[in-house]
Amino acid sequence: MNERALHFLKALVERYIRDGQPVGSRTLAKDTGLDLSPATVRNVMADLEDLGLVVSPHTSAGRVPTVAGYRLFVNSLLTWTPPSEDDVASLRTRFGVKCDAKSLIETASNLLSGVTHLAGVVMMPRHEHNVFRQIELLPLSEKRVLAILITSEGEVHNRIIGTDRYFTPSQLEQASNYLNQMFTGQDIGEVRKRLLEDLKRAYASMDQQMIQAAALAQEVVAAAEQRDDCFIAGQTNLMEFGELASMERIKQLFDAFNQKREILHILDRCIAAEGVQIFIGRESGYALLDDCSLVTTTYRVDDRVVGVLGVIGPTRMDYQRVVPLVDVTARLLAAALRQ
Amino acid sequence: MNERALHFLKALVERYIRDGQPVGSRTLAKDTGLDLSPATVRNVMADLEDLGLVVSPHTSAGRVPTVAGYRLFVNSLLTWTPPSEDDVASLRTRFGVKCDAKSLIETASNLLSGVTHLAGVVMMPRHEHNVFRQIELLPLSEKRVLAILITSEGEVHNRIIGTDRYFTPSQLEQASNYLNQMFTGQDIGEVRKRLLEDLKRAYASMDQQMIQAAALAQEVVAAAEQRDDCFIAGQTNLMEFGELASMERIKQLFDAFNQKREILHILDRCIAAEGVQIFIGRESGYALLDDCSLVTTTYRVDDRVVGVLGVIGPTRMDYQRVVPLVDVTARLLAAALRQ
DNA sequence: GTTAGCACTCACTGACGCAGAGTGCTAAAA
DNA sequence: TTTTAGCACTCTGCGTCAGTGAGTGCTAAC
Repeated sequence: MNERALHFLKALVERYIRDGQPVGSRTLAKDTGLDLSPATVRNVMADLEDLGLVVSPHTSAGRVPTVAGYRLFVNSLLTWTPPSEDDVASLRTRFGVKCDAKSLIETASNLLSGVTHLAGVVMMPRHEHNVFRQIELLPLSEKRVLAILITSEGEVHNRIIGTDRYFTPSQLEQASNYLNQMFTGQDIGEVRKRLLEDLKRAYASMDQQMIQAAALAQEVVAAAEQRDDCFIAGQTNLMEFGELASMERIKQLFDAFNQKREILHILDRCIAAEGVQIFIGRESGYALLDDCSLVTTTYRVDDRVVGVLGVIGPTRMDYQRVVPLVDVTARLLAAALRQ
Repeated sequence: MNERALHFLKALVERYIRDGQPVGSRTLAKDTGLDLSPATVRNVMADLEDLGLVVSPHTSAGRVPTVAGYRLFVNSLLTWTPPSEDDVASLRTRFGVKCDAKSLIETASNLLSGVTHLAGVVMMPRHEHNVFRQIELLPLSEKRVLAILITSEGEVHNRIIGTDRYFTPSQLEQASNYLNQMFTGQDIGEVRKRLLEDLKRAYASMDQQMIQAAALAQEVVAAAEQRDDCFIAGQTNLMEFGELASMERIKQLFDAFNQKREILHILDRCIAAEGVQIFIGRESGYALLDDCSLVTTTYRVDDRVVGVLGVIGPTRMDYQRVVPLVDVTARLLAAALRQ
């Protein structure tokens, strides 16, 4: 594999990323600045096509990179440069305000989509040690109780729970005191397990009071434990790209975004990997994202990976710019969460 | 204005709603069952066109209803029938689970979009008397405090607030005790006003402790007061309608949905009106919704209007079916909130 | 008031041709 | 051996053109 051929491939991919049109031999000959004739370029192109790095959509069109072409481009042909000072500065200021995890996640995905003009997606942080801090049970009406659970990370979960019987305020206070005494400082997962055991024991001993208290706590703890959620922003940016622009295609994509399930599944697979990951076209393994690329990276708090964030865009995205931006956003989000 | 002409108009609108194609005299002649020739129908059509109730897109096309045509159809030509038992039953069961206002709102908008195949939108309930019930201030880290406010409606608001100085847990407890004593049972709006006054007075007397406590409370109370929010579901349904199907058009619409501001503004205007409101085409006054219709109604808790809900779809929507569904959804939501 | 007849208009479709872009191949030049 | 010029060829895209079908408006007869 020729040095020059690689140079041509690089020029071709860059050109195609720029204007989205198949690139012909004449254009490419000018682009590279090597002062070669179009005919020569054609020969090289034919080689690249044999190698499966480019294709032409039809006989008399220019060439377009294949997935393998993009892959080679991204792996070996690109030198990553840090994002522009301006971009970093504007990101940094927007992360300035201290607030809760949820808002930070939302900010991050908005920033990602804003700065890349793609769709930004951020997973909620998953704290390995999510610690029970305090529970509060409040009477709301005849048969409804408001349960509030506060974890050590400052997350607040609340649920309204319908009950079979009426609880007096003092009964609820007693119950919450009991729960707080028992569980404060323990891992949420642990708490859930122990609550289930308690519930079993209480059933056995027919301790109505206990049953109810444990059942109430159970519900809100369950809510706190399943923290699988993500934010997606800037979906509409994807409508601007001609290659995705069939209405049907976009609808499927948006429906998937709304469901979130598939997206979460994909992100989940990235959490194990180190550093920035790039899935080009069908590499992601999801038919939905066939002509999309996904750039993700993990973010960490206290040196532990807690989540994934990234962007979704057409395969024809400006990797050179996008990848460093995703990387730096992850760092900034991590810093903001660490506070 | 002829009785028969109205009959024709009705048939025409119904037909157009069904297949979205301009309706010709031949088709209409068959549709009405009056056994008249196409020529006669043409005469009537010409009259309707003079009255501005229908137009033909071009010389040799059939007729399409104008906004005025739809308006007449909706106001005088339609008899509202209750929604099908099946629809109501499926709605009712989905509202069955008791939970907090936010989830109910979300459910409602999902149901609306699901059952009508349009975009569903629901405003958060606005309680006129949103009463301060309890505040909790918890230390989170060096200079961050978690503030939790619970209102009488069982809504929980929490914010993480960055502070200039360190607070000991007991200081925070003292502050929250003070705030609870002062404000429990009072209207949130009132509380906010009084907090501002307190803050002023505290500044005058240089009471640092007070200043900080009031400032903390202030933030979370502010968050609780501005309850302007809404849920929009099923946006992608709108992509299925040919008449809105230019990508650019849809993008604008979706961007507006994401912004929410304009949508909230429109819904706000509906809150004063009684019963179901229908805005056809440009009647809404928003260029964005030019070829969309908006069907809204208010929902009430304890005989007080607290919010608005409805659907957004193309002008060519099945009003006969949609309007009763919006109506019944509002009732069901109200019932679910009342529990 | 209703209808038949007729001329007319307009969108849509498919055929045709043509220009433009780009290719592959071959043979000559470097 | 590599590069280039030349040439035939193949597509797409665009505009033109005629034919068809759907539908209209008008007029005159029923």
